Amino acid sequence: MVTIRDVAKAAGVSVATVSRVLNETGYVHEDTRNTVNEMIKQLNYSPNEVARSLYTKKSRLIGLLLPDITNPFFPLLARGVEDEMRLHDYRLIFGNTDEDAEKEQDYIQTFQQNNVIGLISMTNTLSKKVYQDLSIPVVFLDRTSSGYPSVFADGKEGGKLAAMEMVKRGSKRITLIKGPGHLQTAVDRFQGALEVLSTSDINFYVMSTTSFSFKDAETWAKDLFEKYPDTDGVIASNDIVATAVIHEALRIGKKIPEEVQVIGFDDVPHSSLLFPPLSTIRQPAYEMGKEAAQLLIKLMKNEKLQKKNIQLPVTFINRDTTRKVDEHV
Amino acid sequence: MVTIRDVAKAAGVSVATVSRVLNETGYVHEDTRNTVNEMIKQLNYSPNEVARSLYTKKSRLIGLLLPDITNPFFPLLARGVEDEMRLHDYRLIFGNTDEDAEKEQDYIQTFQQNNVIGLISMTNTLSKKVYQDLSIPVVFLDRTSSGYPSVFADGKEGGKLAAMEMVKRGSKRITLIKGPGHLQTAVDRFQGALEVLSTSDINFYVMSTTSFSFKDAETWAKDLFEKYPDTDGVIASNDIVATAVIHEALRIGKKIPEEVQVIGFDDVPHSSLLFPPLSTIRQPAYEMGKEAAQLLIKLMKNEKLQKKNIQLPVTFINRDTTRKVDEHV
DNA sequence: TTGTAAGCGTTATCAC
DNA sequence: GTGATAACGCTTACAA
Repeated sequence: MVTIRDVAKAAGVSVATVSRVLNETGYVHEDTRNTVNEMIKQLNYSPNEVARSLYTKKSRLIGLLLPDITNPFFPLLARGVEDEMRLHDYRLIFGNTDEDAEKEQDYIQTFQQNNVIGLISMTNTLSKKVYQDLSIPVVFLDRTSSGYPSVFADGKEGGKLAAMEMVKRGSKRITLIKGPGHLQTAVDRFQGALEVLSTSDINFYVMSTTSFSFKDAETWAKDLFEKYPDTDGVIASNDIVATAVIHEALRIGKKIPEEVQVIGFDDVPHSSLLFPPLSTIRQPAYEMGKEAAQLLIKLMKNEKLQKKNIQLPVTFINRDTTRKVDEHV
Repeated sequence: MVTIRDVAKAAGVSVATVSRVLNETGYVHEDTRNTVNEMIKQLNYSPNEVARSLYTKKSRLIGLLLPDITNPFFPLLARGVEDEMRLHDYRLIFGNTDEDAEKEQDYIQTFQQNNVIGLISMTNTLSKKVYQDLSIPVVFLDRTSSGYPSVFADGKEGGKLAAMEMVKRGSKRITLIKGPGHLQTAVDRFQGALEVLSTSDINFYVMSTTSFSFKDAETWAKDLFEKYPDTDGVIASNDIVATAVIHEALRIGKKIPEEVQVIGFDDVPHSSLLFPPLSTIRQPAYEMGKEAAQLLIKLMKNEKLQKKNIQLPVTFINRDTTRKVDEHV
């Protein structure tokens, strides 16, 4: 391993000088800078981040917490975070928490032990206190925790959009699937849709669910069509659930979108690959990840923020599980 | 921040003693051990990994390199790696390389700078030399690099299986899609299928492709049915490509599986959600991740290995893009 | 403009 | 059994 001493020796200067050119701090004569840089290149030296970190109590590492990388929504967010962080030379340590408080706690401890300088969390099972005790900035992504900076999509507007589009396209007996009550995003989209439906003269049925898992969703979808066989429009809590609904509808011989329309939420990558391709409310996941990274970077630099909470707009993606309508009406 | 000194002071001992109980190295009287542990708990002390790492030149960090976390196959592998690593108290730093040598190099440098103690790579764009210069063990996952330990699925057998199943189910004019030539896994599955087809009395058509991207695959699928309109069976290079084939077939009005059978490769999570649900050759991705982690751990402990290359079996998943057949025949 | 040296929080080698 | 203390590779006062 080549150290700063080796470079110093080779360049005929002291380690302090090498350090100065490395960090561009303090004066150093151009000639010496040149020879030092020359030696750095020649010896293929790159500074030991660990030694650096020990002294400065900082690092270039960011912690990333997410529920499950295997769930297709999160890789998009994670990728956004990573790409933005890479632009600024930060690197990520990540952990899947499975919404399990112990895992979350464990990873947070690791982050601290490694002098991680910032945390982006897509999960918040732990009490707020844990995050308060952290001495590093935290940004919540696709989640909120009161008082903390966060980046999320406009779920309420998304819910409204879904309901409006469904009504506009002629569904009269709508089923509204309510996602897990402990997830603010799920509640928001539910509230938005509820608001629109309850002020319309449409009949609707609310079905409460407790997870986003496909397995569970299959059961609920079955239930749905049994309890409410004449429903002609389903607003699902997300794309996974919507997929299960589509499967069940097709299975029992309902035509989509002629007899039942379906709208999902998220626009995960495979939504367009389904049959029929799923109409959905798109969250700009990759951009959300980038925004969260940018927000965290500002926080780490102690920059003043205009807003601590960034809400990104959602859009209706009109594919084939909703009927066509004359947009000029 | 509470340090080892604070604990030492509180327990009325020296830092050396605290270090000894921490690392369970050397003698320490049971009574003192108890008070030290007591103080550790009371002060909520946890050792600074950075300081540790500086001295020992080790860490508890593992580097994970993958092409793109957004591609549905990789999260499965990554999750397997993570879960196994977590069991052994290792944590992951990860990077998406996009098969880009510069990014790969960058991340590797970061890993070194942070005293990462092992590397699992699902990409190998770089010349072998780069990996040779590393002083840490490397395991390739879903990839191979001659001379390096690796974990991968039995692609050749998979290709054979796909071809055999397709023939058994009555396709007579098969199209075999050959994946990117620079990926050994793609080549293996192609060779396997080729071997079976060429020793059968089936007509077949080989179509060469250069990526696994859905966008590209859409074009190839179109081509396929134009150039070979009477094909009645497609062996795709992976599930993404298979999905594009299904879409195109459906679009031009071919019945699946009655007129065209399709078999994919990988069994990514959404394969079962497609319509029709995709028949495919399943790679045990999660298990592969776990195996890779276990292999790396052995390497890091300098344990002798029975085999450096672990090949996991693949299985045919018979869903609805292939016809039923009497299994007792 | 440059060098000396202290210090970051550990571990491990010696003495005792 | 335990305690001083050097060392890990770096940054940053402070001196020169």
